Amino acid sequence: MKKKSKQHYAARARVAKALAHPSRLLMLDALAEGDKCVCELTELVGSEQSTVSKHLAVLKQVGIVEDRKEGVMTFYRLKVGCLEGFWSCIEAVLQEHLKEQQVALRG
Amino acid sequence: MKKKSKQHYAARARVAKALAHPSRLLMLDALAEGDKCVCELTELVGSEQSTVSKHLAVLKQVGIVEDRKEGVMTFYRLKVGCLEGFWSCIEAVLQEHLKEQQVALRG
DNA sequence: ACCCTTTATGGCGATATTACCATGGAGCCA
DNA sequence: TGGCTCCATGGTAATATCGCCATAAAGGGT
Repeated sequence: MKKKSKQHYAARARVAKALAHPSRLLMLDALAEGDKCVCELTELVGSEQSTVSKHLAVLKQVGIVEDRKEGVMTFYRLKVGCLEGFWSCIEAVLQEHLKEQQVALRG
Repeated sequence: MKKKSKQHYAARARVAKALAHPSRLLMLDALAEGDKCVCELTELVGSEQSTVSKHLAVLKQVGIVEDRKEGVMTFYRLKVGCLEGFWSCIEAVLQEHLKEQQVALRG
């Protein structure tokens, strides 16, 4: 196990923080199926367009998505293909936690 | 691709948020090598003991770690084995972002 | 030129996060 | 009992996040 610098953990945390919002996770899941414009994502999320735009800026800033202008529209695209590993880890945590809570209820 | 509920994304986000702090990531990395008491983790992180204790409570609440009392000490233990997938995803994002920035500098 | 649509950004208030300090409980030992 | 260590919790101030509104820029059509 290599020792990592505090800065490395800070960098990791910045990425994790960008992922730590329900609307952003929802949009990432949608983007996994293909590129989407801001208007589509806005309808999907159900918040104000400005809010969605800011969420996308957060994802873009850490390099998870990239944008592409086409006329008046902006399309966003997933830039990393690793999110499946991320999901499965999160899901494993949720599963484990759920199991534990059920045991607690029975006990 | 299954459709997931907003609540599901909220649950995912809670887990991601628990992971989104440098000190917590550092501690998780240390815990991957074996159980550690709060005092060890406090020295590792370099913050106040109370701060570390609260970070551990955050990780415990979402089910990533569990604690075990031994006399006067409390040992924390990783409860999920999936963090490698999480790391590798984060690292992939960082790599991609770094590469892009280098291109921007050369351009 | 004018209007409509699509995005991005600034501002603001509400809420959440974070780190420190102080405190208190609990185990251990003399 | 008294003192020590280890740990958790409440309080508080600084900072960050979030969602909405208002606004502005820019493309496309008439």
